[in-house]
Amino acid sequence: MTIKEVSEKYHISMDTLRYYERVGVIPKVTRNESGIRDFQEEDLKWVEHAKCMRSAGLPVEVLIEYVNLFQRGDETISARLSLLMEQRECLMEQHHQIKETLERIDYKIACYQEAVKTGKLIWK
Amino acid sequence: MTIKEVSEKYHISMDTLRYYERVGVIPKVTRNESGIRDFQEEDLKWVEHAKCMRSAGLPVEVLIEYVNLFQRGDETISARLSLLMEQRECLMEQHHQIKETLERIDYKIACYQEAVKTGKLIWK
DNA sequence: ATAAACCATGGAGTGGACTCTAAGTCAAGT
DNA sequence: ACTTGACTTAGAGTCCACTCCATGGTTTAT
Repeated sequence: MTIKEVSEKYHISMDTLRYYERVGVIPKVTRNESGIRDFQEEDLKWVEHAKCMRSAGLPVEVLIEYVNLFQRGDETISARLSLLMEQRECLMEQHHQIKETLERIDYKIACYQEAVKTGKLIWK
Repeated sequence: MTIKEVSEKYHISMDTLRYYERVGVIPKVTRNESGIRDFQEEDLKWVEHAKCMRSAGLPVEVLIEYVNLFQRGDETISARLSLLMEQRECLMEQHHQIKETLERIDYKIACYQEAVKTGKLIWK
């Protein structure tokens, strides 16, 4: 699969894909004889991984660390585990924070909808 | 309340508080005769608002827009309503995305825990 | 009354995550 | 043979959200 096809499939720009490979967010991508990227199943799995993690806000640096550990093989399993558990904590906190903000926004929306209907704005 | 006290109360740096006022994430803060900020109840409400919204990831620009609308008074109520509804959509999407990522991470954690116990890593 | 601590401003600097540009390589079509 | 278009790299540029800095005013304690 060419970089263009991958870009279209995952809605990630070609520049970003190259950037991810360059800094190590994904491992080195398979190339053909002339040095052009030809993404294999395995490479796509990593793209998907990167996309998922980044869209939840995990820092690029953390993904790089994960890939590094992964490439060092089985001796890093417990390190990978603790990295994941750490990130899990952050995400749960973030998840909770968004929920709180949603509640706040929902309350405001209710007030404004009431105001639009009755012309009276109650509480800010 | 001085800027330092506000900073400590909300865990927002004094620089960030000044920045928020400067760009309009919060309205102009009450000052004493010599021009020094003296946060009132109302000002604190805005700080809290800014903190909550920012920690969920709403862009600074959106908060500025909201404050602008707010200061233009009741004629902007429906504009504020639609701004909030738009942001609500984004947050719900983000909330969902994080949930998905958490599930993915939880699965990996389970695999790695199994690997640590049994020495066998199943699936990636 | 003078030092120490706190506050102010405008503007420059930083870090993260891309995003763009220039210059070059390569394969396919006419 | 030559143009076209997709690919390559290294490196510069951009955007966002702070964060730091220099310089100077104000308040408080001794």
